[in-house]
Amino acid sequence: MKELAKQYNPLSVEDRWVKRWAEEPFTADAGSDKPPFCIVIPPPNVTGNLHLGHAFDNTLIDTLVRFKRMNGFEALFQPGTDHAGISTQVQVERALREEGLTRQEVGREAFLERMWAWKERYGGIILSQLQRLGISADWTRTRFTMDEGLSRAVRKQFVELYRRGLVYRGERIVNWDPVTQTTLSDLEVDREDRPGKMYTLSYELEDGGALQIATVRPETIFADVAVAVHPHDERFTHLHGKKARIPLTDRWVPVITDGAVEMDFGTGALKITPAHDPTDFEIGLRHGLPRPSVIGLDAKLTGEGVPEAFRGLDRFDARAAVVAALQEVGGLVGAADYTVPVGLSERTKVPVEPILSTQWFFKMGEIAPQVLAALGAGEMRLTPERYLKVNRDWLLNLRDWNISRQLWWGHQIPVWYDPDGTIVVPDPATPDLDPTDDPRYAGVTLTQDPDVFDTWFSSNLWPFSTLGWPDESDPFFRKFYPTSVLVTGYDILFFWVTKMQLAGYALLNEKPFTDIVLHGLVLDEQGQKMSKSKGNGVDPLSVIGTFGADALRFAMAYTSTGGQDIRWDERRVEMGRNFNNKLWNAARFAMLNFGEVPQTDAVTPETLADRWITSRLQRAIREVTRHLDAYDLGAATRAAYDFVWSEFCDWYLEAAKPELREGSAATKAVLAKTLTDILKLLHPLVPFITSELYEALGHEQQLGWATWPEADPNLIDADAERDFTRLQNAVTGVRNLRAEANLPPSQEISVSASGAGARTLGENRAVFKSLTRATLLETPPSGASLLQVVSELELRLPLEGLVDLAEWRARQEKRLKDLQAGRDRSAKKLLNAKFVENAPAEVVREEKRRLAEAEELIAGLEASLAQLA
RNA sequence: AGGCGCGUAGCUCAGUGGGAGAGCGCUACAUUGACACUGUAGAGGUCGGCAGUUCAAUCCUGCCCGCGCCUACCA
Repeated sequence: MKELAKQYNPLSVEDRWVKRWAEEPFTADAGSDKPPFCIVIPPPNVTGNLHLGHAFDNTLIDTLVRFKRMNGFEALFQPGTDHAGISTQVQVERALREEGLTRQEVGREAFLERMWAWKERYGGIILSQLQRLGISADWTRTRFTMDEGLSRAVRKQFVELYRRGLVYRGERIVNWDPVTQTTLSDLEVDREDRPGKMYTLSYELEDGGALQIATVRPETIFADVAVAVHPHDERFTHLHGKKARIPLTDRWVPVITDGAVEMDFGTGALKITPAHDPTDFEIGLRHGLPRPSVIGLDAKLTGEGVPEAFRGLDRFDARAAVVAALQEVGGLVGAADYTVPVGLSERTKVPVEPILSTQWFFKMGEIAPQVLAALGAGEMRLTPERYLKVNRDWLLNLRDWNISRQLWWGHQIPVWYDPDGTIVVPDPATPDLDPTDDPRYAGVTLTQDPDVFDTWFSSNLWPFSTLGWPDESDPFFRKFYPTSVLVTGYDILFFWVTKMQLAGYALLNEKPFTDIVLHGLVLDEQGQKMSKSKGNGVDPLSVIGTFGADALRFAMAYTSTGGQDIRWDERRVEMGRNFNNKLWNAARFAMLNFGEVPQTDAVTPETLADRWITSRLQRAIREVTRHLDAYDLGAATRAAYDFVWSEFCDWYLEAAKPELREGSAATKAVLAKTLTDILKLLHPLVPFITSELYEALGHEQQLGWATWPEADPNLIDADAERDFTRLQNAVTGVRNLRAEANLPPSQEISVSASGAGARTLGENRAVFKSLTRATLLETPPSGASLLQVVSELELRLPLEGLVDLAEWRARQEKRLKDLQAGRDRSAKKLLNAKFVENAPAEVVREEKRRLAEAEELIAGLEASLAQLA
């Protein structure tokens, strides 16, 4: 048997297993008889880098998958990446710009070649980083949203939704990012409050006088088509239907009434600019107003309505210029400091410009009822449960989703236009056939829509597109769909989880997953969100480099509780590293004692310690399994940690030493069995070290494929647990006595024991001595002695002179006082008739036991103090 | 504005209707074999505040204070 290093070195061990798991991945067998268990990875950006959020997510997923794999399931951890339209294209365009080129200059085809080259070059990085984390994904099945099969899925989705009238092309106000020159969905826009001004402008009225309106965007007045007031606002009743003149122009617009106007806000009068504001767009629709636009795609003022002086100005420069001009003509009544909510592009952080544009939209709301019904029926469950309400709220408030993007990287929209602009979409029976290849359109000039789909319009299919859909006969699709669990951060609930739900029901009439486990975010030490711009991110790979991936995984699992955010704290990782070292050394100790590794098939614990640890092991197996089944990885980790460190290492290994010194085969077998089960219990959490130790114990098959332990109720031994607790109390009592009597640990001492627990000590003299360096006397010492009273035991240590009696007395008196206080509380409680009547019998019994114990301890202590007096 | 979450030891956090726990830190001691990434013995909390329900509240309810997150068409 190979001897282990004195200190665990995770790096060399982990490297070996990383290679092995990459070369021979944990493949899933679609033809297996075992029940399926499948989790799809939340696809990271193909050219991205691993951050702590990924590490957290993947630790949780991998722990569940490894557990289920050992626990009798055919487990598939489906990996892959998405193409991350905007951010990937932005990266390549940036590289292009360094060559002094733009994508337009390069042309679509050549640009896409560069995109693919970029993807080939950087696309593998994040996957290898995930491998470094030790995840047991089936790497033979890695998928990418732009793979052929997944692209077919996207096309099938679009054609099908179009057939059902669920996607349409329309002119709407959309969010325009002037930097990347594309539209964004509402969810790609971050709201932020910024200091700004609220301007009050004066609009001249046709009958003389003026109407004051409030705005934060005076530069848009040139696109005004009306002024609106609330229909019930009596201040303005006389103005209904009158005309007002837009300052700096000769245009007169009507005063209209609309309920959307807030009477209490601003001046109560609102300028209506349908082409540059979503609310105004809606009001414009209701009143049949025109919608002239004055801001171009470059965010500069443009159009006939704009006076010459302002044309070509950037929107923010234009604002200043317009304000100055207004001031000159007396059109500006005031400008007050005001906090303005602005929408920022999530990607470029530039204020988005609401513009009028023709885009493809998906009417998600029409499918929502199916999903809501499924949630109501419990077909899908959320953990923590409170997110059910959030999930519902999102489904109830869905707005049409802008799915087109003015990008080149992505799935080009499968829509063609003939010269008249008629829309041509592939036939639902042959979704993969381009209309340009369709004989029915022979001779017609068709031009494909240049836009691509939003990335989420492909990742919403992820749980089934990765399994082979639209080929519904794919064995993996048949075996593993619907998937079992979806694990992701709660911040993704709305833009990914709900979209997958909608897609699942819309296209397959089936849920995409059964359980939705939401975890929190990893925050920095200050409790702030980590972000690239703040530069407060922690690099998981450098953490792995110093502590090992197991330590990081341990920290992540240990801290995860009920969807709560976790604040980054390196001490947690140190805790993991220390734990691994402890485990390593426990195994090392065990192996130093084994000649040959003992049989662990039929183990019969005989000694008290063996019976105790075997019993405790059953409880630990039960606990850990229960928590993992409930997706409570934090509780599972804590239970395993406590058992391994505080029971197995602190007590069992110490208590087993005398037997092991004698070479007891029975104890070796118990030790081997317990250690083996511990490795199994810990494997989903810390796969590297456990695999290594399991192999060192001589197993040929790797631990990841081993069978999960099962708790045997027959091995739960209440007597052994009671007796071992007595032993622990006695040992702690003696150690305390030694410390308080200032006797050095090396000094041999003798103690006597009396009371209910004395018999147990008598039966376990060797163990007692090994744990305390104290010899158990047959009879109480005749001379003066110190008395230590613990539950069920009185321990006497003969006085040997060197004890500071005053100090000892003081401690004992303090303890006596505490005990008396406890006794009085119990006594008072038991005298309370209502308590005795109403409290459960068990609680009353416990209270009586406490009272009796306190009295016993008090009596002992008092006797001891009297003796010293 | 609405919704959700959080406030427990010096720090970071678990936890429960029936005398509060962990890791780190702190104090003292130990060091010839599993482990200093260690062991042993300790110190240290009016469980944010007030009120209510209950035989019993850190836990349930209400209000208040503080912090965070998400949503929202008040220009």
